Amino acid sequence: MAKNFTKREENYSQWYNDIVQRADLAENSSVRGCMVIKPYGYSIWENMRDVLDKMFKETGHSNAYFPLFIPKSFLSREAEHVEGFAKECAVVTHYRLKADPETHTVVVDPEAKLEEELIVRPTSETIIWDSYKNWIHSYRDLPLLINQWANVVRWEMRTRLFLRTAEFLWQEGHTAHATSQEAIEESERMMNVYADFVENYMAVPVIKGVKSPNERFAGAVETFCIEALMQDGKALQAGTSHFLGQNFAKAFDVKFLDKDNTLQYVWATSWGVSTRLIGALIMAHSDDNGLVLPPKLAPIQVVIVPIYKSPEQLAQISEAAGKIVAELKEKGISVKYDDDDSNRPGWKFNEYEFKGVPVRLVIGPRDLEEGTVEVTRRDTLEKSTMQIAGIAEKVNNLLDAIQKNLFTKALNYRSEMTTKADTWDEFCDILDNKGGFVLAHWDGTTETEVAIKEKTKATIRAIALDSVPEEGKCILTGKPSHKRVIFARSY
RNA sequence: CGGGGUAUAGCGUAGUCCGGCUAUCGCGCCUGCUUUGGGAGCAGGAGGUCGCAGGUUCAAAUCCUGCUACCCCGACCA
Repeated sequence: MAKNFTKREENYSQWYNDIVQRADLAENSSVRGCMVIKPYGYSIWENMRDVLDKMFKETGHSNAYFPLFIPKSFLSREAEHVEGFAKECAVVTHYRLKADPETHTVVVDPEAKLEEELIVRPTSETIIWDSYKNWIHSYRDLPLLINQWANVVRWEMRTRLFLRTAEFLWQEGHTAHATSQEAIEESERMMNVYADFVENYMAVPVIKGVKSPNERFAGAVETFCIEALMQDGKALQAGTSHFLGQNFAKAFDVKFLDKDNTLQYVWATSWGVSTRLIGALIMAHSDDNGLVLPPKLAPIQVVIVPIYKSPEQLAQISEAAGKIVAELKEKGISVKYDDDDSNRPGWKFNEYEFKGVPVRLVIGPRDLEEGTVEVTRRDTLEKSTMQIAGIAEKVNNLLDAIQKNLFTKALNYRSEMTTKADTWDEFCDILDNKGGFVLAHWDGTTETEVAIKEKTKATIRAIALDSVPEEGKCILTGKPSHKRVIFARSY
């Protein structure tokens, strides 16, 4: 069916790249490691952004915007933070170019050197907390609940479209609270918002948990995370929400007077998801025929393809299609009628399958006579014939069914790919031959976690919030452990 | 940064070892006609500083030297 398309089992990485390319989502740019997000890919991001933005606002947050550049000195205010990001920062050293008459090119003007270098933000904690210092004086100023939609730059050595790029789009929430308790609740709330979004809109099941100390965000006291499992058995961190304690408040000297007139440092959180979610979306559902999109995020939910032999016939079909388009739009369904004559129907069928459009309607002369339409769902590729009467209701139900089916399929897959391991050999065997999440006991030390990573490339993806206490022995050291944690190889 | 590799039309490529005629083929693109229920067919056409700079030679995509860019494996990836 799909020509020249790599199958998942042949080469999973190549399959992923093929999908990104053939679905016209993004491409590599002239700047190493930076991608161009093309209109179709960007419209998926817009849909994600719109849903998340609404969720953030419903939980009391407001949007703001902070500078792209951060004075170099800010990075070093919080020791662990600079340690975490220093090795991947882009640095601005000059502010002017000049023409070089000899080479007819532009060169950096050596006289335009900045007093203090500027860092292109890898994340905005520092520049934001520098502002918060001026915004927060009293307990009445708290909580401060801000989000920003922005781009950030992390100079990654190896990049992959959407999954890891040198520049990416994301949102970062930064909140300030009067008490530790409140800040922890905020971190958990936002982790839950993320889980809600990823499960109910992206149709990707996630594990909610906390990171081990070793995997924590640089400068965080606790990192809450949602972890998803991809079709090749590797884990993907889909979103994180950090409880930052008073670390940044102390680094940027952000204090407030409480009701008892006592000066206190504020408590902080930060949380973010990025265009990496598009990578997760692709890998979670797509198949050997191309992209598969959950209806709730698909830029085009329904495509209608006419089949005709003459202009007169096309006119008749277009009239019937026009009515269907109007009915579907009435229900808030995004629909495209593709009567472009330069491509034949077969070409269009393949094209929209690559692009993951959830439902395809086909109307030809036969349907015109019988008042029917051929309906094909992208997730199962099942075809059926439906009466045009009441089509909007039926399509709407079908979109719901597809959304549910994608989630169920992904959830079943994750269940099959979640395995308990009680011995080291078992643990290694699962990682090498099966993949997926491995539930195993761990003695709780960073040394052991690092040793396991070195031996197997597997890391602790999460300590699940719903994990049940269970006595056991650490998979590597045999020391006592009170619950299982989730190991996996990851992106 | 260490190891390996590649550079020829928008994309993918042949030719390079062993120098020689108008640089090969496919996809895509343009024009026309016929087509249209699963990636159409035919005919015609456009498109190249063979990565850059220098050298050897009657002659360089091909040989030599230098440079640049990119890819893969490692290192790195809170």
